[in-house]
Amino acid sequence: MRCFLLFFFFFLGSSMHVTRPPAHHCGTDHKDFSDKKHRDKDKLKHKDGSSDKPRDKDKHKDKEKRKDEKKSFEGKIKKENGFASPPRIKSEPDGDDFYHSPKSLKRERDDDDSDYKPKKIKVENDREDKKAKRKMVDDEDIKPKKKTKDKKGAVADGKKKAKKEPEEKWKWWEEERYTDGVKWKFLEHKGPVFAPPYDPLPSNVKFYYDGKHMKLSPNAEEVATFFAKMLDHDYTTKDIFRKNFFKDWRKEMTSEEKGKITDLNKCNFSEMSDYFKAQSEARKAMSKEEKQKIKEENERLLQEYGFCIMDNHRERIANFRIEPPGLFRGRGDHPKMGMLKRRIRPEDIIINCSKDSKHPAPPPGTKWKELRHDNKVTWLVSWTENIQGSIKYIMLNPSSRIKGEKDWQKYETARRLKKCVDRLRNQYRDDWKSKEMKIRQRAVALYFIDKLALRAGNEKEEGETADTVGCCSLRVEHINLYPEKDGQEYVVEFDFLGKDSIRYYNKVPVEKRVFKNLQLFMENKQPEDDLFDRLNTSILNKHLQELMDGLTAKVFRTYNASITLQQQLKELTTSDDNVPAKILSYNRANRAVAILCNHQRAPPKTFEKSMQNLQTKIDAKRDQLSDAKRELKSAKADAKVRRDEKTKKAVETKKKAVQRIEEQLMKLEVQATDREENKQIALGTSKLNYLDPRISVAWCKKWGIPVEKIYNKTQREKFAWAIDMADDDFEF
DNA sequence: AGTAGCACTTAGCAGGGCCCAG
DNA sequence: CTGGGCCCTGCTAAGTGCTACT
Repeated sequence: MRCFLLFFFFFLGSSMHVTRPPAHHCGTDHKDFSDKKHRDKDKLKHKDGSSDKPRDKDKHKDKEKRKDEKKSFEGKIKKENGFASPPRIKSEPDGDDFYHSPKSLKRERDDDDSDYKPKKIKVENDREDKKAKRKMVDDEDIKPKKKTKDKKGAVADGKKKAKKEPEEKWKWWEEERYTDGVKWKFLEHKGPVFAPPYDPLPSNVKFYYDGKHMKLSPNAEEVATFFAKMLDHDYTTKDIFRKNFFKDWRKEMTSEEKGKITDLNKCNFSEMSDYFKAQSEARKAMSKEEKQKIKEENERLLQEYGFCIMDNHRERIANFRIEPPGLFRGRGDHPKMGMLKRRIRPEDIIINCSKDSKHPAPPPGTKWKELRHDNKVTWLVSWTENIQGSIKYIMLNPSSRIKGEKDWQKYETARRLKKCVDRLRNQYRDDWKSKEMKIRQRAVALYFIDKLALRAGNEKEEGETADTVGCCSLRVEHINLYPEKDGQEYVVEFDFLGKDSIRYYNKVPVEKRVFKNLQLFMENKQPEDDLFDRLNTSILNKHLQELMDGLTAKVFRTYNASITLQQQLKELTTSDDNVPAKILSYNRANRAVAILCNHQRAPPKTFEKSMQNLQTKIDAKRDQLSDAKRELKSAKADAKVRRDEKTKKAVETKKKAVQRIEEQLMKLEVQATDREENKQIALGTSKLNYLDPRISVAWCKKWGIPVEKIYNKTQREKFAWAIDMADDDFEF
């Protein structure tokens, strides 16, 4: 199984396995998705055990028409984030966040909170509570919390004190956890920060329709500016985007405007666009002082709204700003691209906090949609977004206890899988032979999830999102079978769009039984039929749950990612390598995981250039080295002849110089290799989400590498628990 | 078993700040 | 001291998985 990963690894640098579709490749050669076939949602009933064959050739799905010519994958399209208006500083201290003016305490809270007493906030960690450091040994799962009572170290009038930076970080991982779904006992926060209100365009910035100037109503104008800001992007040329935008825009127009503006092609937004470009230039050109002022204002906002108090500790909130309105841009071929993402008002907001906390006040003259006190959830604020109707949340930062505990637990589950994975693998291999179709499909799907680290693949509502799949939702058209290819037997070729419409392309030799099963699953099916027609994630996860407590499909990804890192580190680290070389080894191990998990990125726009620059540097260094070597040689010769102290010393100096330059050269070369190999691979995602940080910490400790070389500040905050608890002998 | 809703994790990208070489 | 490029951070979309209900 694992040799497969090595196979992956050896391809690094030369030919990538997993290729990325052309990044921007829209418009012209892109077929549109207008004609749909009919798809019958009903799955045929199958009597368990009655037959091995799926008999659903008649199953037709109405789905988006796919390319008939080889798949032409629409790559990821650059996302536009730039809706946010420039940070503005108002002269009045309370100006910009009028929404949060502390006056108007129109709170709708219970009377009994009027005598609210600030909770004691723990500011620093007491030494005395250094109860037996809770080391995670193999199976030991995190113990539930009995009682949270924090009697020690609390500072009177914690409210004030809590604003100060704690001198010592709180080690929540040395405390007991809550049981049965309670997430916190006390929660207080200031609510969200709303997007700044729309700032109308100056009158000299004009909009033209059909060549004629037209003054737009504020609402229509605002939506027009969203479009104008995106004009440089390819997707404003896409039909679906334009169609969706225009439809939503018209909803914002006055009836008079609606009557006039009937064709988007006759709209001229260029003055608006130029205006925003100029604004952005002006922002860049601001003086130091102005920039400083903005920075300070942001800091003030952060201090006020960016933290909450949860169970006596001041914790950082991840996203305390409400998403500003703008045009929705999904990823890949999203049917809703271009739709208007509406502005969120206080009336849309649900606040979650403790009953006995000081409730956040809605902006003057407004009300929250709801104020609730649910300590079985972790979010502080939520609202329903208008594009998909899904709920958005404000939650805590990854450095918080509540996120950290969960993260830790995730890796403990993966470590438990490690202990029974052999059993499980034998089980699914057996199941390949089952007489029940459903079981065979389940077993083959599980094999893919395990071997290839595929995602589970939940069903998605058609037409609501881009057409992407995971393991359980693979369709016949996503794989090709080759009894023999490139000298290997039983090769399966995968080619599909996964999460975020990232293409997964891979050719994998599989076991004969798997191959035969796949042929069976594909018999009498149309390309657009489900490969695993008797399977979904719910069935799969139910099965996994029976095999191991807490086991779900995604645990395999975590497990395989982490175990791969550990193995690769073991294999690649050479003890007499210097620090940069060791770090290269780490990055390569990390990269093996990123490839396994198919974590891709668009090659940086400046890649070629910066690579060239680096090469120039390397060449220069090489010249410098040969010069230095020549000098050393002549110094040696000189010393041989003269045999005096002075020349001897000169030789030593030259030697040192050569050494230093060699080291520098090597460092540059390592850098070049690393960067080249990393061209279209993103290491961050696996590092942040799949790799047990204790593996990395242990590796750092073992080889004397400072953790700072592996984790930046944010990452160190997120992984504080691991940095604190992992010793050099940690085994995943 | 299927489905909808909810909560929470995982994902890539853009923009800006910061750092370092020249 | 300055300009270019790299890295970090914020942003928010897009997944997974659980639960309640039918």
